[in-house]
Amino acid sequence: MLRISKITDYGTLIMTHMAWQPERLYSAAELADSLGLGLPTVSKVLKALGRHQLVSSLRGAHGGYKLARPAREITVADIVDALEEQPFGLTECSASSGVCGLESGCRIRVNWMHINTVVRRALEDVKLADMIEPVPHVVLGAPAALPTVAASGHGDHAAALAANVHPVRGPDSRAKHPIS
Amino acid sequence: MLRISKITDYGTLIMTHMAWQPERLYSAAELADSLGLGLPTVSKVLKALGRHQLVSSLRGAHGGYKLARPAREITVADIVDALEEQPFGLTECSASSGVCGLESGCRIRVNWMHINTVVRRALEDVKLADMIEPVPHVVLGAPAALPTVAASGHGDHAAALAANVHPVRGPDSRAKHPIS
DNA sequence: CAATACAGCACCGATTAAGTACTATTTAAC
DNA sequence: GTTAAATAGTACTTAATCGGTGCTGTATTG
Repeated sequence: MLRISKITDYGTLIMTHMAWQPERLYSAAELADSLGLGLPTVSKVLKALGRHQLVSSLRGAHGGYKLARPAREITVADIVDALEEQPFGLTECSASSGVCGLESGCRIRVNWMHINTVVRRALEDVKLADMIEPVPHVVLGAPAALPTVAASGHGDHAAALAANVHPVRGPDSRAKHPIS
Repeated sequence: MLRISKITDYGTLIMTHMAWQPERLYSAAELADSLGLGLPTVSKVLKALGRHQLVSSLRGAHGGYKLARPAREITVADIVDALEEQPFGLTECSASSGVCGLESGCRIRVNWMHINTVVRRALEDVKLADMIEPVPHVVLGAPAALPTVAASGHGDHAAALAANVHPVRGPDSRAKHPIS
């Protein structure tokens, strides 16, 4: 369903937060606190980001994390790559049987790869710096409103803020971020 | 992980198959047989497609399904919409706490919506007809090769074909079609 | 040497998707 | 008119994956 995982969402959140003061050292605990996320979760994300050289870490007392590169040179695609273990690969036509060999020579795959490429490009076009200073609409393909794209979510943020200070771990904690 | 669900994958398969002879009536059993999928699964997909007016159905003996519209007028986005119950909506910044109100006014969301829009466009640009007659590269944004996009899958199709005639329901039947 | 903070690993719980089964309804053929 | 074929709908079961947590180890500072 083309959804984005929570972890990746957290990743963009954390990275964006750090991009405000790129030279500062943020400890995992501090980030967890400012963002209202669980410390273990934040740790996990930061570790993954560190393994992919998106953040650099300093161990020991007064250690912490900071961006490894300027925010201009980090793309959303980088974050996705770091946080999703499954490699960026397109759908096989279908796992099951031999349509490919039978009739179409699997042009379906070719088309899925094109779609995939476009998605990838979209992810690469948005830099972390754009997350702070909003992107001019021109950067991305579609400028104005698209028909069936829902305004989506965010209506309950105020409520969430009022209700609890720490991670919402209730029955409502499922991912509500589908892309499709 | 921005992956596409199996059901949607099946949907494109089935629709593409039917697009070869748009006027013919295909029974669910026949489609299941030719595509090597389980009959219940194919049924499920076709019913969903029917509910969204992508295929029209004829009940009773000698009934079956056919495309409800010309292949030119059916997009991949249509299929995705029909087969994914979760509405096309973008990620909230993060489900947990109040970053939005705190510092960024949630520009992150704006950017995710842009990305979402681009993805949506990519899906709308590919018509079912393109799946048979391959799309000219120009139609989609990125013409040539993109760096980190893996060639992905399809290597085991021959093996799958040789090994079994019916749905691969083994331990290997998990989705291998991540987009990311 | 003690306290702080990252690194890596392994585990557990819960949500969700995938597939299946059963029953009802409709239409064609005999 | 009855039977057979085929779709329509619903509910259920199972399995895989994600999200989250805890523990142990290592490095650095004071």
